[in-house]
Amino acid sequence: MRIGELAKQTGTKVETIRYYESSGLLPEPARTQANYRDYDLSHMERLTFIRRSRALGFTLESVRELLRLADDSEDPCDAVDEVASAHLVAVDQKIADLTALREELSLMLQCCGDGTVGECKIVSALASPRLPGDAG
Amino acid sequence: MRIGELAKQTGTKVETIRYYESSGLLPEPARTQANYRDYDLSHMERLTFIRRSRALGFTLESVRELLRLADDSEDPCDAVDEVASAHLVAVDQKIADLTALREELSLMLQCCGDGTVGECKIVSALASPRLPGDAG
DNA sequence: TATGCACCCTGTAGTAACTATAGGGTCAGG
DNA sequence: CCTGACCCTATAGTTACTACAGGGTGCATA
Repeated sequence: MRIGELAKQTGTKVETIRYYESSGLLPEPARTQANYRDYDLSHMERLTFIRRSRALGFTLESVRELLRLADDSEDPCDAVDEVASAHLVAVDQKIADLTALREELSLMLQCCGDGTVGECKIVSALASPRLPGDAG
Repeated sequence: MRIGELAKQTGTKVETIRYYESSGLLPEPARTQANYRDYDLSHMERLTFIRRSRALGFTLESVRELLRLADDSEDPCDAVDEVASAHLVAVDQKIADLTALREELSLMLQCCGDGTVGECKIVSALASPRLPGDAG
């Protein structure tokens, strides 16, 4: 299978596939006589794993580790569980941060009347280190 | 005020302040005889505005626009409101995306027993393009 | 006077995870 | 023979900083 075909099958850009190869995430495939990359099923499975992990927010560094762990199929899967659990914690933290930020933003927007920039509460809220009335 | 002092006052790194200047967000300050940057109150206010906006998740490009809009204090503040509202929508979207991702991740983790990597449901979930039992 | 130290300067390169471009080669159809 | 779709490598761009390298300034101290 050529790179364009693999790209279509997995919903990945051609350049991204080459990038994964250069980063050591995807093994170098065989080459045709024309020096085209020639992929097989194992490449497709590995790329699917990578894309799925990325879609779930794992960094490439974590994907690299997950792949390494997944390669030893007789090892206990504690380590896999640990990587994924740590990621869940990080995602929860990010959601919490964004939610707090969202509240501040929303409060700020509610204060905007239909006046001029000079009177605008958004502008003055941004100009002060903390939102007026904000604890902490 | 020298750059180190401004950095301390606003909780910004010295390099970041210079970066904002080179990006055109912060006007070039006067220089002392020793060629040190010499800041006044207006710089501190502008930097505070930038940092507050960044903390609320605005991109530097948006900050640039907000600053431009805020500079004409007699204009109506509709445009400011629009930039901030658009950002709120984007933040809401990001929270929704992360929350969906969090659910998938959590489901996946619940399936992990204490077996080997070969049997691990996390590994097989990552290897399939969609989570088994996932709609869509 | 020398020297050490904290501070400042410019300019450049590194980070994450791609994406885009330049400049070229391969191959099937018309 | 030519066009167009595909492939190749190598390099630079993106965001918002951060971290050097290599050097200058200015004050206090030995």
